[in-house]
Amino acid sequence: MPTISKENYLKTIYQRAQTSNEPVTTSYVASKLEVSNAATSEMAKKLSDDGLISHEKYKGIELTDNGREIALQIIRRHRLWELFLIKVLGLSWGEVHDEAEMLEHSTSELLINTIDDYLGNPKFDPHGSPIPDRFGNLPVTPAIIALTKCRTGKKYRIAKVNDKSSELMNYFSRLGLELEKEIVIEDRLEFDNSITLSIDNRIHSLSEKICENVYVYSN
Amino acid sequence: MPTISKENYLKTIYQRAQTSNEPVTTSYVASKLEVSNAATSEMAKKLSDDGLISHEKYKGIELTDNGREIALQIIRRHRLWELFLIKVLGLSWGEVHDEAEMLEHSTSELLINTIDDYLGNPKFDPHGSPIPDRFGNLPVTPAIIALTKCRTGKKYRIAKVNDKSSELMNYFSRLGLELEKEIVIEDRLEFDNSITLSIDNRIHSLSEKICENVYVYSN
DNA sequence: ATTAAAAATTAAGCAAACTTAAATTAATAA
DNA sequence: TTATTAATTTAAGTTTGCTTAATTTTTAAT
Repeated sequence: MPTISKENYLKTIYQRAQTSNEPVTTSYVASKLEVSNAATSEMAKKLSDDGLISHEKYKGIELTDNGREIALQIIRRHRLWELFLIKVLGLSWGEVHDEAEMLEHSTSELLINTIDDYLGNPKFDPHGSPIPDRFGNLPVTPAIIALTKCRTGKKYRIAKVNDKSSELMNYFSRLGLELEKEIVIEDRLEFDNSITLSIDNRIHSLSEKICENVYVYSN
Repeated sequence: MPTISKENYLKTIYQRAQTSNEPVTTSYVASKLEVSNAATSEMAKKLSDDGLISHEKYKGIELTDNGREIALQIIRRHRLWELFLIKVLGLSWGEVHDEAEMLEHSTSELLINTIDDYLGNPKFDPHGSPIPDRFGNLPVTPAIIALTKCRTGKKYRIAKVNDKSSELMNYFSRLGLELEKEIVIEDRLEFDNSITLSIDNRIHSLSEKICENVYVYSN
């Protein structure tokens, strides 16, 4: 079993590879984990020796099958814990990320499978992200688009949010912005790319940066 | 916040002080944590610098108020997790110790208090050990005695077991030996200090070593 | 009281995971 | 094409927590 630190590197590499076409650079990983480039470079060599990534010097990083498997196990633990903390223990959208970030490294396969069963083998976490099953398989995900890509006047349903900070999650909660909630795009300002939308018949204006982190089903 | 390693030293020191009159020695802590005496000696200096223990060289170790507070917090987490895993997630007596051993270091105060409330603020864990409340206060505990001190022919109720190994816990489960279960001391062999007792009208013989780890209410 | 044995500490060294600073490689712009 | 800049890696050093071996202190026995 890898160390907690190695698990975090693998998770970061996996998630970057999933959400970007560009190669995963050491500097990206370094900034995400808030460590120096030097630390990442060093760790890349170790993970490469462990057979968990492939890394040609001065080129991008790629996960091996083994590395991806471990990353998916950690992500599985994270997302199941988030759902469990909300559904069973009643924690809020804003509280679960940091808790799951710790628990994901201290959870045996027995325990996470028990939690999975307890929850009825859910396919998505509280932010709309897919949960890998015990074999590392991801569920089929519906097509989604960021709010920034939505058309004015149309109605959508919230499919996913990026849980970047508890502050943002709490803000969403205050807005009433939740998964599966219907929204209508009312207007969009060319000036700053902000979007005006209605949730529960109330009008809100969201900045471009926020809209990039909210996704709706693209029907 | 101390490191996981420091938390484990503090917990071990606390538990030794609770269950023995002799001073807590470095060699005891070392053997319990399965590290060298040298490592323990070194750690003792660090914990002393942190103000968590007091330690005169070549003498025993004592927790300071701060050190005891942290130890009790870890023990609280451990025991609440054990109860939660059994009561809510259905894990077995033998499975919970190792899980709790990991989770206790990855659980925020918010989360453990939530779990505490979810369980109805229980006073004892699944092995009969007292659970410190959120302020570090231990509940009043009934008087108990080890099986080794019981009188032949008498009836008792199981109050507590030491959860030393999952193997032992699984053995207890097979015997039907559970908290609050009534037992009768049938006989005792001078030869090896083993004890014969009946549980659910079935007769079992337990070695002295096992009997030292089972406690009953001493009425 | 002295000495042998046991316990505890110190010394020296290692691995993991980080740091800053220096050196190298790759990318880009004149 | 070459020079500059940016990205990456290597080098040297730190902290934490461990190891074994050597030393010191305490305890116990003669």
